[in-house]
Amino acid sequence: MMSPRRSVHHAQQTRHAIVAAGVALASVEGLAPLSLGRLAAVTGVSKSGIVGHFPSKEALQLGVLAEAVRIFRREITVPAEHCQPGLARLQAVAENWLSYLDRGVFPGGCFFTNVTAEFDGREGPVRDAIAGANEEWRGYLAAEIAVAVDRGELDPATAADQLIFELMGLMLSLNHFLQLDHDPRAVDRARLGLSRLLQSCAPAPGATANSPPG
Amino acid sequence: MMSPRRSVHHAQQTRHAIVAAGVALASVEGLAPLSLGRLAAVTGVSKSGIVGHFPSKEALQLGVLAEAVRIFRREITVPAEHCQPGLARLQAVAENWLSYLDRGVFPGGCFFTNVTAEFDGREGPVRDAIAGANEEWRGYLAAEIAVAVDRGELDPATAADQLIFELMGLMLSLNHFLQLDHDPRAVDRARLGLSRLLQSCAPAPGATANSPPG
DNA sequence: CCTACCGATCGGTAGG
DNA sequence: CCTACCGATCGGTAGG
Repeated sequence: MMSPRRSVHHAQQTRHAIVAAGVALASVEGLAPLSLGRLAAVTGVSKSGIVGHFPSKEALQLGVLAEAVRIFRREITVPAEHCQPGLARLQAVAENWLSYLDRGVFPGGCFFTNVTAEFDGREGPVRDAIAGANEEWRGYLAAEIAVAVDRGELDPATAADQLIFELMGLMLSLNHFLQLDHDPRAVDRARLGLSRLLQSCAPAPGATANSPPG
Repeated sequence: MMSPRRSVHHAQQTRHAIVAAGVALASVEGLAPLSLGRLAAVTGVSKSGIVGHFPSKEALQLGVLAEAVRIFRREITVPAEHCQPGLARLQAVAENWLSYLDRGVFPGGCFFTNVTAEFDGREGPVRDAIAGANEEWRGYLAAEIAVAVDRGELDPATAADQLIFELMGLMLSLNHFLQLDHDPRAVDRARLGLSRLLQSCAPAPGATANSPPG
């Protein structure tokens, strides 16, 4: 007897084709101008086929955003999991981030930079989901900074909010210059800024790590 | 006899009302979703009244962008003209920039950050005009940095491209955090980063200015 | 500057 | 998942 497995799998494939096309379109043009019609044309699915997976445009935008989050994690944080938590992992995610922008993982540059600029002046669930993705990312950085301080790899006086603010600035600037000028020297400028920034938070010479005695 | 002055003046007022409304709308939602119909509704002018001033949507976008450039100059560079060229003027434009974002001169944050993110992956005259506005701004910063180096206010080894990259990063980050969190502490973080950045380019103690002998 | 209109596309629904 | 269709809005034109 026929199991429904094949058609379920096929539906999942269709759904993934839709969000993948949506991510590519939205990274270049934004989440707002995403349209059912264009996505239907690009994927070969009918408009009502799209609606079958995403009952509203808003649901589609949220689905596309969730896929972008998956890709970001796959490119940035997952490959850094094998690193020691703290400074080493912080440096790894920073380098992964440079590489992610340099390689053009999303055709329009950093997906989150683009949609944050697009939606930060609006209201609603899409704006909230974008803000949540940003908060998750800052929380990740804050946690690794805290570990690095605790391990004595960063100065105990390190102001995490300030460090995150400046880290974000380097990454936003890299995305800005790469997308506008396509000048690969921007990657080296971001790397240099990053290196100086972390150096400025280095522990005072002779300071000892906050590790258990023994 | 009736001169045409009055109607010409009225037409200029109408034109200004259109671009002013366009700047407000575009700073929040972007230049792409600007529509003749909504602008007509907001200004009370008919759609064909809009078309009379801007024969195409593209012309409207370019007109709105030009008005935003005027406002940016009025807020940032013009008030710094009374400062000594070089480091003093650089610090003045930086402070004006902080204030411009802090005061929310454009309702959606930095107009240029928003439309650059929106159009940097597209092609055409609007993208080119946005890139030109960015180039003009960088050129302004580069010129003041060069003067500051020449006057001995910044270290002769200062890498202007690197300094501009990091300055832009602080401003992009400020816009990002202000728009996303509405947290005024971001302004202090940008100011602190700015101060450290310029300090890192300070001339070595005892170095003399490159001024003519006498 | 206006009204009236054009074909195209929008998000979404009906019915199957 | 499909075709066919809905009212609304898009950029732009005709005619005055």
